[in-house]
Amino acid sequence: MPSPARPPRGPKPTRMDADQLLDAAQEVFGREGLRAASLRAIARQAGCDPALIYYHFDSKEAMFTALLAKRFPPLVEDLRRLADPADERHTALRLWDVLGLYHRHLGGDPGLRGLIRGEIVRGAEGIQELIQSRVIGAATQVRALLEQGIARGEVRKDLHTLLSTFFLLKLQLEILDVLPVIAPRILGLPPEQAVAEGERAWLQLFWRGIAADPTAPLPPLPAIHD
Amino acid sequence: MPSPARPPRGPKPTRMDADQLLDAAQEVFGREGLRAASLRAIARQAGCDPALIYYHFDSKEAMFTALLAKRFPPLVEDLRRLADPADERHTALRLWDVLGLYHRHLGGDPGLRGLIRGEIVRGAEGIQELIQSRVIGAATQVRALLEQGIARGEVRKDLHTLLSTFFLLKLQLEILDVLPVIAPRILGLPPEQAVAEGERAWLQLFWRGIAADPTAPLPPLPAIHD
DNA sequence: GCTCCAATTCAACGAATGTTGAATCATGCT
DNA sequence: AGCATGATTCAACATTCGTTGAATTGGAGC
Repeated sequence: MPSPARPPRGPKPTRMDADQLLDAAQEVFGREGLRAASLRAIARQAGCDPALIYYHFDSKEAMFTALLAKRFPPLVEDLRRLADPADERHTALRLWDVLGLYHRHLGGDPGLRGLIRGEIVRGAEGIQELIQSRVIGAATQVRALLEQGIARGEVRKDLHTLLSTFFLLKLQLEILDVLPVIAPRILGLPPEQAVAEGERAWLQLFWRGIAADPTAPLPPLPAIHD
Repeated sequence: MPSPARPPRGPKPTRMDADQLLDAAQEVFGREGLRAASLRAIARQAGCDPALIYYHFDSKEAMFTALLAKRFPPLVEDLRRLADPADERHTALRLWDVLGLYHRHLGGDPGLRGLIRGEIVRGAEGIQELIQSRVIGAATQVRALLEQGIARGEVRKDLHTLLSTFFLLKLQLEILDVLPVIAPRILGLPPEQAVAEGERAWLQLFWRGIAADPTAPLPPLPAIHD
């Protein structure tokens, strides 16, 4: 008799490398958070068996750290370029580019930001330190940019650059994360437009708050292209 | 022979009402998040059996909504008092009081903020809408306060009051939530002091960003007492 | 064509979870 | 004193989770 059509056991025609698994993991981690995301859900997203994950990674935690190691360096590298002291443009424009960078790297749907959200505060022991060091590495570049602004006389001298960096980046993450969800309800806008408007309003407020001369007009901000 | 000392089955000498269970739930929800918090952990925190929770509540979700229903109205009521149009004080001072209110209601350890964090974006269907409506109720009061500031000529006329309210409150939540955790590492400060300094710096930046005359000095801000 | 290896799946384990039904006790009312 | 009722616990259920070991197979190299 014909055997009850079992799917084949061995390797599929389309191989699956670690990167594809990481993409699926990012999707699910971003949706559910590290703890709530199940390996079975990740496997379903990737279209494979949960056990395959253990062929490529040691554990769920190892998968998470591998994801960080894959996604953070490009962001930090781009930030480093933006913080190049040779860049003579207006500081406000450079900060606008920082927001755009975060938008492109973390704004995607659903993106890394859902992944670093929450874990930084509530994450397990090792994870927490890991993420913090990554985030701090990124923030350092932005802080340097602010200090260049002070040296150029465009930013007020008495600014607390560390806290201001925290403000700028944290709120940009909130804009990317929360605004698309609540925009239809409180703004009556489609998600993308709400994010664009929020980013503009935020940089305008922030710049006025830190500028050496807050009455000087802000240079025109180009659209954030992603 | 003596029966192997079993703890008694029936009611304990100290009765446990729903409120005590909610306090324990808030502690654990704040620490772990809605999904990761287990009823067994809540019961351990309260010092009772998990099954007792089902005597007082229908389910874990019902417990969560009961917690919201208990903790949000007092916050909104206090905000409503702050937004009283008869309050003639400087708008910056009133906004400072708003931050103080959030500090007192949500800053405690661990407090409600850990509870609304994350669920607003990633929460399950019903939960998400529930929290959003509660949060919007609170934000409406703050927005009214900003609009009074415009009417009094203290706040710039072209301000987007809805987005600005979002900025003010969301960043205050981040200050309460994240700063205590990362302060020892990046600021070299004890948590409480980092929060106090962060709140001051944030209101100064925010006010400068929204003031009709950003060069006018900010009135002195009293300490936030909790 | 044979062999070997890398990639994949299956089936199961132990632990933890939300939830329930029955059992037990303390207390207040009559 | 007796009884009903409300408060509490116990033990178990089905489900899901992370993880593992063995089994299976496609393809590369010879």
